[in-house]
Amino acid sequence: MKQQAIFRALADPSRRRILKLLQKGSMTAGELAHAFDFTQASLSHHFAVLKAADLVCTQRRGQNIVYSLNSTVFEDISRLVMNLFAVQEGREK
Amino acid sequence: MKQQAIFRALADPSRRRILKLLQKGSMTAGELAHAFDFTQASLSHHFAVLKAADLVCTQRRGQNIVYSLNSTVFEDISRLVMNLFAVQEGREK
DNA sequence: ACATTATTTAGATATTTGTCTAAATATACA
DNA sequence: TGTATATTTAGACAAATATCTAAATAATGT
Repeated sequence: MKQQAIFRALADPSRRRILKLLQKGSMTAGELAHAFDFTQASLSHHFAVLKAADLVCTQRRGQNIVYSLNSTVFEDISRLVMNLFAVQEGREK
Repeated sequence: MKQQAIFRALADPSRRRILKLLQKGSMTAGELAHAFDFTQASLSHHFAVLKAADLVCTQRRGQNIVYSLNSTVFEDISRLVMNLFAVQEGREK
């Protein structure tokens, strides 16, 4: 689990918005792009950052690439945040 | 609650390390600075970012400024992360 | 094989961010 | 009041990041 990649990815508002869009279900790169004013290229960059953090998974379907939330990292992130703030009852086990 | 400030603050590894140090208890700016190779000025900058996100609180004690974790935001952050990943059972209530 | 559509990659540029040094502010104490 | 200590602020600079345009890759259909 790449802690730094995760926090970096979450730091950008557009990327967080991408994640929220994906909550409603998978979307192709093109569909996602419609929700933003950026060029598709810029969006693609954000996808790459999200992928580097394992926050999304991709899957090709014909000419499209379908993005979906990787909710398995959710636990990891929760733990990360916990560990940042849990005021030292941590360390158990 | 300043969502963007919070995520931005957490994105830097030095700042996350500061938070972890503060888990063990309050520390003065100077004490914190010892744990890093940066100049005190640089650290001070990080403090400012953490404060802007309400992640730490400060309190002057004589010539020192004492930093401590503001664990009340912890809930906020948990919720933020939840909302990013909770796959749409959200919206209840 | 060629043209079309969907997406990513490369390279350029502007903005933001992290760090530094030097100067400013604030408290303590003689 | 003056000096020492602790911390922050200001300004400069380099590195990282977000965005763009143009070119490259990949699949589809003719």
